[in-house]
Amino acid sequence: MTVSKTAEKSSEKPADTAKGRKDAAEAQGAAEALQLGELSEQLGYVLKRAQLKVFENFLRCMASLQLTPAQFSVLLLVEKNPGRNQTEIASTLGILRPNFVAMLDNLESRDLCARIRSTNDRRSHILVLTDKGKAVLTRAKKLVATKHEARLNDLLGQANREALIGMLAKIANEF
Amino acid sequence: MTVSKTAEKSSEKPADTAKGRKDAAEAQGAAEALQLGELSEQLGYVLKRAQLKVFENFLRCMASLQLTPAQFSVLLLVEKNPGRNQTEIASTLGILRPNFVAMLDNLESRDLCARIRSTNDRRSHILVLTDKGKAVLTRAKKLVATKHEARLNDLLGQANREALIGMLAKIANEF
DNA sequence: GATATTTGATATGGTCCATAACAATTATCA
DNA sequence: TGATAATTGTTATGGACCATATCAAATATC
Repeated sequence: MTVSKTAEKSSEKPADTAKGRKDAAEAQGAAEALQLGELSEQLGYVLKRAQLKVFENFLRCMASLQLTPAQFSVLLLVEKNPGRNQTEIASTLGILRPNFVAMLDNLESRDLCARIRSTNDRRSHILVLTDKGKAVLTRAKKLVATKHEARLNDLLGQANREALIGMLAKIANEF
Repeated sequence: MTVSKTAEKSSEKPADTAKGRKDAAEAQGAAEALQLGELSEQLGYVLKRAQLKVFENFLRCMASLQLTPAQFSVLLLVEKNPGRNQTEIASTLGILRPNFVAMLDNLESRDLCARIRSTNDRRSHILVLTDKGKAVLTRAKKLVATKHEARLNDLLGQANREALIGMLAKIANEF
């Protein structure tokens, strides 16, 4: 599979509707499009490419809020599950605890969420959203809904969009 | 989003069908399942999780051949487009040329493909599969088809599988 | 109360992705 | 033609993300 974020720069060739274009182009060394072949039917390949495109678009939509997909998911989960500690939030997102520390440091330094020492278990840090964090998350949700997810409807239609999400969830859970 | 490869280790709790289980569990500190909430409807989140699962499965299926998704895609593309150079193969896979070097070093050291100095343009390295590379790719294709892609049919059915691939391709190309 | 476990944290290494720079070669074009 | 620009493969390097081992503090277990 192997798909990086660097999109091929659409080589910007002048439109050319003449026939026999291929041979002429080949003769003068112009770029010949490669055959993807079976690659375009490979689940992993097309899945990875789609994922990169979606993340790319997500980052553009959230540029004003400076939220990555990872950070957005943390804020969403903390909002939905107040009073949980770092281990719980991190593990349900598939983030390893050591790697979650720097991520929280970032969010906390931006005053989006806060760590609170639990009184029950003084080892734990309870996570909560700050007022600013709640406000930012609200704005983020709106941006995602109107600029990001809406694009899927434009592209696939409502019914297909739901079917797609359902199939991906099924793969994520049962594959 | 943020989903790592580390699956939550299915904490292996004994089955417990009693009612009022939640409160009891909470009282004694047993793990409470978190609410994913809107996260499970987020395109990027479910896409990333599905992609990780699929890659994970791919690696298991190809364990005997020691081929990563990236390496498999390179072999496929070289087979389908003989006589192309590194830049062409790398760019259509979205791999940056500097990062492609080590990848080719690996495949070449395992005698799966070879670099040949082009006679037309002595800067270029033409890429070809070795006999061993062709044999390995043939076996790899069979493994992917029977062990990997077949799983999708079992999970979604033929029609849904095709619809899924089509939608993902559309996202990859037009999103 | 001795031992084991959990929590947040640090250190560290691996992989992948991205940019700059370089020598060799080829293309451009004045 | 010859000077300059562009291309190809490559190296070096830094960043982001992922994974493991380890630690001190706090708690659980027996």
